[in-house]
Amino acid sequence: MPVAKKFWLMKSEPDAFSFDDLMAEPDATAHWDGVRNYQARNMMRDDMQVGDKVFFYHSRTKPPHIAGIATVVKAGYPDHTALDPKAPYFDAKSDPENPRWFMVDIQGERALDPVVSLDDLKDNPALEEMKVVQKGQRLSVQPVTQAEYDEVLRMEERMRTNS
DNA sequence: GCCAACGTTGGC
DNA sequence: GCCAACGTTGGC
Repeated sequence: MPVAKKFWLMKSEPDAFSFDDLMAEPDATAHWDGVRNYQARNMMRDDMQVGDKVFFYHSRTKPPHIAGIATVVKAGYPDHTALDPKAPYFDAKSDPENPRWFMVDIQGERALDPVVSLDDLKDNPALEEMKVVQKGQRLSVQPVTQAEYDEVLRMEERMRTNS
């Protein structure tokens, strides 16, 4: 029996890698390398599965917002950039025989229209439990519930039809 | 650019 | 194994 689809939010600084970058070529995929946090690592290694849906979130921008939707196309596998001394996220403690860091591959699905800003999320009482609106929540990979996922898409729909 | 919040490191 | 120091994240 297939594992139930799950939902995630992944943060990127658009100056480094934006949703537009992901969508620049049709059907292009990206590997989500460079995550060096154990909680995020564990989710990518253990919990994310092909077919899971991902909110692509732009952080450190004005305003921060969910830019689009992506799909996981490859489940967790070792992040080779941790093993490359010339790579910016090289980690001397990661070992090819026992890799410390993992990544997943995602493919862009569609941009949100309009994007849903962090303020929009905070203004919605239905989303007060959502991780990304919690103060001090820095995890770059976060689980999202199906209810939260559906609610964000309803917000997008409302904002589009009201404009 | 500031700085609060948080995760990691390493001396003890 | 505690915890101060340090580095990073990310909203503001």
